Amino acid sequence: MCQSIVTMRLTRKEIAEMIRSRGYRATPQRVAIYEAVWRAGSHPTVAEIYEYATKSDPSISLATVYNTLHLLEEIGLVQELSARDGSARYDPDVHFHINIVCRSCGKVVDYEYKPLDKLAKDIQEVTGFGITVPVFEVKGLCSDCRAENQETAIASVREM
Amino acid sequence: MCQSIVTMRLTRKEIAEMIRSRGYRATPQRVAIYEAVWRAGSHPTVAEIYEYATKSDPSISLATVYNTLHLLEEIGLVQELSARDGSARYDPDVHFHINIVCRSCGKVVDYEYKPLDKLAKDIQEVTGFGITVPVFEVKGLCSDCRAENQETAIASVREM
DNA sequence: TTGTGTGCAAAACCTTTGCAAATGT
DNA sequence: ACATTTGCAAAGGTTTTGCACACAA
Repeated sequence: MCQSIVTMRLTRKEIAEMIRSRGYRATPQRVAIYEAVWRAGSHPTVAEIYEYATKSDPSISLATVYNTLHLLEEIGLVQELSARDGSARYDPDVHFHINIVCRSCGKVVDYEYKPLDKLAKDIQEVTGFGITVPVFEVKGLCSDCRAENQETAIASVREM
Repeated sequence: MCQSIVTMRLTRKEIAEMIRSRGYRATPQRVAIYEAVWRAGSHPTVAEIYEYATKSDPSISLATVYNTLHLLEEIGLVQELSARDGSARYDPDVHFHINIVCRSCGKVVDYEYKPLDKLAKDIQEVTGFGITVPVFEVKGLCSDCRAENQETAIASVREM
């Protein structure tokens, strides 16, 4: 089976080429930050990306991390997730999928849902919105946090 | 056809009762802020809610708006949207639907999608996430902003 | 060589917090 | 009456900005 280029990890050379082809300069910082989005854990926060990127080059500044993440989003290499708590999270997986975000601990898991292609097409027809961003998001409570909330609820009842 | 209680606008009395039934005090500020979420435009920002609420009671503070919005979300009367730009937006429509967010101008439109109920159930089975929050979100570009971007793109080409 | 990109520090912005005074029940 | 809630102002955290220097093309 064949994956689209945007769903697989790119080499440094490919990353650099992709950046140049859009008219931007392929600096080592930009390549390092793109790699950090892949490697700094699953759906890493800006802080995590910054921490990881500075491991390979301690001189990289936080401002450059922000600049570069915006650039990478602009050229379609990463996607900013929308959860509002704390620092932004980025997803280097830019094929159509659903991100399920725990509204208690912030954990994000991916969910495959085939009809997303057709849904995006229908949305465009009905609303005129072009779904340029292939990531859908839903908030919920992960099983860990649900267990915890259950305990808290019981504790509250006991207090009364 | 019958709407569920959470999809229709509640009276002041019903709002107050809902708040009290959850063990909280039904202050005039809370009622005014809930009304402001309905009336301050579609999917209003905190700033818009604050502005609208202070029209009916100029003494309401921004801190109270934040406190109250969190409370209203907690008891299921409103839903915080996730777009990260600027101040948070709130949706008083808490039945299952998709919010389509323009990533250029921030406009939000609602989209009905029947399979969301089953999708939420499937997600829970597969991932263990309880989808407590009935709002799904997708980012895209609204038709206005697409037209504008088109112009910008053409302008850029012309500049070269 | 030249204009783009970087790093630094300060500013801007949104949200939360602490506390005394006010108020709903 | 009394715990909860409010308003104010200050603090906190994240992101953006301005500018001199560095560097990719």
